[in-house]
Amino acid sequence: MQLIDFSKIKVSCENCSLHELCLPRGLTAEELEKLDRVVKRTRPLQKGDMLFRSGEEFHSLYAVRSGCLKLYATSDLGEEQIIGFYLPGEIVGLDGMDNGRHSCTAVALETSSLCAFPYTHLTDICKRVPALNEQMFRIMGRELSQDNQLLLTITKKNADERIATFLLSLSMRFKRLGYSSSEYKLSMSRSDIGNYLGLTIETVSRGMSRFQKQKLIAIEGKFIRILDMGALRELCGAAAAGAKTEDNAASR
Amino acid sequence: MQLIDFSKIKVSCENCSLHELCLPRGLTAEELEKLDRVVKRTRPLQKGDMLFRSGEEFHSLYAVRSGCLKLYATSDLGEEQIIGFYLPGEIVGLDGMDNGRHSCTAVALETSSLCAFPYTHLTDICKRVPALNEQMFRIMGRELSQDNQLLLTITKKNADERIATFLLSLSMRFKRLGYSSSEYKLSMSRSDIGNYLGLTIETVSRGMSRFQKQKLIAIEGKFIRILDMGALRELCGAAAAGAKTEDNAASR
DNA sequence: CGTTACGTTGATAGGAATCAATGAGGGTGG
DNA sequence: CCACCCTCATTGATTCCTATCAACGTAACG
Repeated sequence: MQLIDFSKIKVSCENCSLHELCLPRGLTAEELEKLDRVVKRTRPLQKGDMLFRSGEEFHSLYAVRSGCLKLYATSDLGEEQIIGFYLPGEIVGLDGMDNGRHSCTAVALETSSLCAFPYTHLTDICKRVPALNEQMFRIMGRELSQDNQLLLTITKKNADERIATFLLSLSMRFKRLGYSSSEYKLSMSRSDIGNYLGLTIETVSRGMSRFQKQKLIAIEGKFIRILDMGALRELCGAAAAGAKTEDNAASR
Repeated sequence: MQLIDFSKIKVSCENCSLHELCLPRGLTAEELEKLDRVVKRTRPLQKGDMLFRSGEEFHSLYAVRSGCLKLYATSDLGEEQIIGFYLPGEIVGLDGMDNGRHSCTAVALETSSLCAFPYTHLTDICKRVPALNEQMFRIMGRELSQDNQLLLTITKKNADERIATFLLSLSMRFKRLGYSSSEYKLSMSRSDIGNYLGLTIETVSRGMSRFQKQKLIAIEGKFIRILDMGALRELCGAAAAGAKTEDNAASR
């Protein structure tokens, strides 16, 4: 028994506020309607709920409508590596497009609602709506670019720089969603942040404490207020800028 | 003036030996023909030549026919991060699908020949050939999975494990191509390997020397012979397996 | 045969992991 | 409603891995 029958809630892509950030971006009203016909809006996930897990059959892509999810890969040894965090308007599930099985696990970090796009239906529409197909390509391309960005961050930056980069990146994403860019709630734990950035929880905690001491940010548990955006931004790539100015093509 | 007019060389996807590893995988003869009509086979790249560079307009995907390329992203500070190495049958250029510009630079590590698939033509065909479209999705999905794998390797493994993982991964890829899996030539420098794995050149060199001392591999400059595949494989994930057996969900 | 890029090896130092202890919520059940 | 537990987070002390600095060896090339 459920108190709310979500199947009856009438939400269409067309009148969704995320419209221009999400999968339907750039589609005409007519094309949108086709997409709308296959979208499934399911019961919200509760914090900790899995959307899908590694190894499961891939059948849908999901657009986040509200909330936040983390996506992680699991190594042979059972270690987890968080690949990304997904905010409203972003698409989760691409990790299954390789071979028909999810290679990652997606977990809700807070109560989250999603739109499911069954893959077979989606590819069907793609055949008839080139704009959607290209949008799919773009979304996958963006995912790749983000992965590359993360790789750069992890291999080239030290702990503080990684943390600053992370905080700023979240800030920009919230801004894009119309929220405050200087004040937000971290829905992930310190441990998740560390895992994502290739650091331990202690290092993340120390880094954030240091930022607070330097009056770059204010921390209240999960709430972050950015006090000095400029300084934080400078920190993101400050290592080489400060120390070495410009040494050409150092191996790492 | 060129000694060989490559435009006259008649090679089709259909009779290409990489057929089943490459873009055309799974297409019917008829579909292949459509694809074949848009493929451009260009003059081979020489070692050091750039196929495209970051910021350039994206217009084609490329299949490697022979040789090897490296793909790297560049940070704001000019640091390079190698994203991947591309062997015959693999597709380079997906980094441009995000926003119409390449976010990475591709450089030949040795003389390499390529097939170019102009993007607009490719998407044209995709509209009419669903199998190709899905193949495109799969290829992008695979690229994503590989990125995730690399991330796991870099954040969760120590230097020796990363190097062992790299050597084995190459071994498997060569095997898939029909070459020896126990003996091959590294077309990339130690510095490239280090960059790719998030290590310095010295650490790579030391690791490989150690492997040689332990009789896991034999090194002759760029030539690698794998002497103890089993031990090497064990090394790939040995850290946790040896030391901690199974500690559940350590943050990193 | 000198020049240059690449690779190896050694010594040292530094940054982040690890170990350890304590503190702060947040939910549960008595 | 409070005491308890459990997870999450903070902070300190120590260790260890790998970067860095440095010197030398080697191969490729004109």
